[in-house]
Amino acid sequence: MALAKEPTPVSAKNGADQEAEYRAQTRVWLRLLACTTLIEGELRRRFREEFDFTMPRFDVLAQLDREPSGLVLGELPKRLMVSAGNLTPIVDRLVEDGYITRTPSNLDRRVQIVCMTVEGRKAFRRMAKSHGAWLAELLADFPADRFDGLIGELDELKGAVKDALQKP
Amino acid sequence: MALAKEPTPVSAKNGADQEAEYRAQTRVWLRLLACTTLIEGELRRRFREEFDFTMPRFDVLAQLDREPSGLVLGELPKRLMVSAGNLTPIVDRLVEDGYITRTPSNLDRRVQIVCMTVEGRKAFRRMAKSHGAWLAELLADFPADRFDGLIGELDELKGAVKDALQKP
DNA sequence: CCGAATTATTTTAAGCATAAAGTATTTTGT
DNA sequence: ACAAAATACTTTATGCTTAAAATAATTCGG
Repeated sequence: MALAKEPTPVSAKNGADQEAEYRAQTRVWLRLLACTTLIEGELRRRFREEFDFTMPRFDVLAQLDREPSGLVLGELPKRLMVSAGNLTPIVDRLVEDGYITRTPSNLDRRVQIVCMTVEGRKAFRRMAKSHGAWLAELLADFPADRFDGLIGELDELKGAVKDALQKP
Repeated sequence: MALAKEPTPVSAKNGADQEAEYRAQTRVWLRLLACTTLIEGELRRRFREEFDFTMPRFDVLAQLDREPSGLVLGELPKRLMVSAGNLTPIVDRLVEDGYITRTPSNLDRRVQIVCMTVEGRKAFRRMAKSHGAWLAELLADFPADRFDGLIGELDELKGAVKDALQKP
């Protein structure tokens, strides 16, 4: 098996190694998906039962909570990693329900500013508190001294995936 | 309603420690969600572009691929961690498109058996191959020697969450 | 054996998600 | 100045997702 001088990592691997790596990658993905699905499903269920609210709505409020003077509407799809069209009806309903306001900008009439209302802020804080407690409950059995390590791994994974998406 | 005697670990912690743990838990959750969203979005896009197919449909085929003699329909929602009602239209379309068959059981007329067709199996293998390659591409920048460690952490996390969900 | 509970599956209503096309509005190039 | 490109957002079509109610078949208890 003559090895190239400047082998790309993948092509340098023999069949068995690459097979093993494929399996490991698939396993990582399936575990990741399983953990997320499990936690997300439970959080969604509790949001619904306790507050008659949804996670996407909560996510919007969470973004606005950090912006006392509001946000340009177009920032939301970027930060939440969802499509713009998706957000329209969600924002519509949050406005209807009095959690946020949507006001057209005077400088550029295409742009709208969304901003949390006082009631919205109050409701958000109440829900955020429960959200934190639910998460603590769900993750209670995971050893606390390994959180930082896991966070580091996930950060690196996220960076690796983002890099891979950048390339083409 | 007297509960357990032993102090819960949480109540034993002082405020600052608990705050720190809350933050770490939230960070884990947000990273987990970000990684999954990133990968899932890209996989979905490619399934759509390359095969005009969706991940839920692929997931059904993946389950059936491992069952040469088919599966009781009711097994699918359990294995895929989705609701039964969700599966009905997905299975409907897979049958329509000739990937799988759905045949009522003779012993219990409530039950149906779903089974992949020859063409379904062929299509699945073609897509599964691409799926593996896409995953390899997306995860290529993550150091291969740390996959096993990450898999272990995620397995433990999944177990911890499952245990927490069992309790109530 | 027969009514009541259970089980398997489907239907319905509401909401989330995307891609692609559409509507304004502003900016840019000449 | 003005047509064309770009930007911000909405609309539409399609599909996934759940919870809850409905349907149908089986099992169970008396």
